[in-house]
Amino acid sequence: MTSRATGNGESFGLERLERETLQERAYAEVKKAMMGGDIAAGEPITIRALARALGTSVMPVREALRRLVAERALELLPNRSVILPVMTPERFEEISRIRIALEGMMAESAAKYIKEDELRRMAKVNEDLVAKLRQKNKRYLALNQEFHFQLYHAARMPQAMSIVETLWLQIGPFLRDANSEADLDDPDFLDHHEAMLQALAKRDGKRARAAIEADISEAAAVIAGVLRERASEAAR
Amino acid sequence: MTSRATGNGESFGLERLERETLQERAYAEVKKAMMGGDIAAGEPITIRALARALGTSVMPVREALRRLVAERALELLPNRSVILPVMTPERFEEISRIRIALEGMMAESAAKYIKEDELRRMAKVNEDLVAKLRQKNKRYLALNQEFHFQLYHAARMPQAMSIVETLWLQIGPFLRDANSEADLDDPDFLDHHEAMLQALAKRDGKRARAAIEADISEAAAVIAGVLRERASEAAR
DNA sequence: ATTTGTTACTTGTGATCACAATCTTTGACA
DNA sequence: TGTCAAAGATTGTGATCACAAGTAACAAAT
Repeated sequence: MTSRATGNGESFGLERLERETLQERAYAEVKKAMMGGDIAAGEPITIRALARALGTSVMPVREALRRLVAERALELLPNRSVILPVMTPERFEEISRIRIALEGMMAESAAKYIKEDELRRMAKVNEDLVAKLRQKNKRYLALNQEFHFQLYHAARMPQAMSIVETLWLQIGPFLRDANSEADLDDPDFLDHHEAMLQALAKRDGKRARAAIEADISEAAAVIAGVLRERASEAAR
Repeated sequence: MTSRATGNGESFGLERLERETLQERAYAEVKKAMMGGDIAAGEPITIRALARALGTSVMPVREALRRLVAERALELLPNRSVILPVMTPERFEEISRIRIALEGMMAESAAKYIKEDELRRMAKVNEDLVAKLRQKNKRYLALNQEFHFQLYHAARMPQAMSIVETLWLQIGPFLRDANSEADLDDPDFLDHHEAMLQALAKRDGKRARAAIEADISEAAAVIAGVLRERASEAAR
C-alpha cells in the first residue's frame, strides 16, 4: 500500500497543528462583528479602519472583506466601498424561499442518514433551547442555529452545508435586531422542532421536510412583517 | 431630499461607465481558462505564474483566486496552495441534488413570471441549440447554459441566480471533457427543453419543475457513469 | 541502494509605498 | 444666504519588498 505512505505514514497520535493566517482571523472577526450587531447596515466599512482595529495592515482585511463579498454577506457598491447590505422585504423573502428549497431537501436527506447519537444530541440542544427561551434569554438564537446545523450535518451534504451557512450569514445580522421587536411569547417554532425530532426518529423524510418548511416559512412571515412595518415607518 | 443629491443627481440617460479593476479582469480570465479546459484538475495553480501570464503583479491574481475559492470553484489545500478540485462521483451527485432543489424551484417561479418575449427568446436559443447539436458542434454546451440561465432569469430571484452560477462554475470545467466521452447521438435533454417551453407557455409551474428535474437528473446519471468508469480505470 | 540531513528554490502571506478616484470641507462669488 | 468650484483628506487598488513555510534537489552515511 504505497499510496498511504506519503509523508504522514507515521503520524503519532499527533494532529497536524495548523497556523491560522491573519486573513482568516480577520474574516472570523468581521463575521463575529456582523453577527454581534456591531456593524450597522448601510454604513460603509473601510479597510483601514478595520485594519487599525485589528492591529494589522490592510492586506488581511482586504481579502477578508472580499471573501465576505463573494459570499454575499457584504455588498460591494459601484464606488468600490463595502457595506453591510440593508435587508429589504424582497431580499429576505427570496432568501427564505431558497432556504426552504435547500434546507428542506437536506432535512429529508438527514432523516435517511442520521445516527442515533446525533439524534440524541439534537434533542439535547432543543431542550437547552426551550430552557433559554423560557427565561427570555436572547442567546437562544445561537442554540436555534445549532439545532438546525446539526440536522444539516446529518444530511451528509458538505457542499449544500456551506451554501446554507452563507445564507444564515446573510440573514444573521438582521435577525438579531428584528427579533427584539418580534414577540417571543409564542414561539411556535418549538412545535416544529418537536415534529422534526419525531420525524427523524421514524426516519420519515417527508415529515422532516415539512417540519423544516413550516419552521422557515412561519418565522419568515413574522420577520417580513417587521421589515414591512419598518419600511412604511421610514417612508413617512 | 438631500440624501439623493449626492453626485449622481443629474444622471442623464447615461449609464455610469465603470472602470474594471485588474482583479476583476484576472477573475474573468481565470474563470475563462477553467471553463476552456486550460487548467487541469488537481494540479496546483500558482499565483506568480498566473500573474506573469496576465502581466500584472501578484495582487490582483491573489484576490481573484481567493474569490474563486470562496465560490468553491477552486479549492484551498492545507498547504495553502490552490487547485482546481478533482470531480468525484460523490461531489458531482451532491451538486446535482442541490441543482435539482434550486433550479427546480426557480423553474416553477419562472413559469409564474416569465414574459412573452422572454419565452420567445428561450425558444430561439433552443432552436440554435438543436442546430448546433445536429452538426455535432461542441459549442452547444454554451447554448444549453444560455437556455437554462434565461429561464432562471425569469424567476426573478437574483440571489438564487448567483448561487446557481457558482454551481455551474463548479461543474463546468468537468462537463466539458466528460461530455466528449458521453454519447451525444441521443441527447434526450432536448425533449425536456421542449416540455419546458410548453409548460412555460401554459404557465404550468409543476410541469416546468418536472422538466428541469428530469433534465438535470438524467444528464447527471450519464456524467456520473463516466466518472465512475474513470475511477475504476484509475484503480487498475 | 535506501534513507537521512542539508541546501537551494519556490510559493503564499503580510507590510509598506504610490497613485488615482472619491468624498468632504472650505472659501469665494453671486 | 445659497451655489459652486477648488483644495484637502480619505479610501480602494496595485506594485514591490521582506519573510517564513513548504518543496525539491542533492550529498553523505548506514
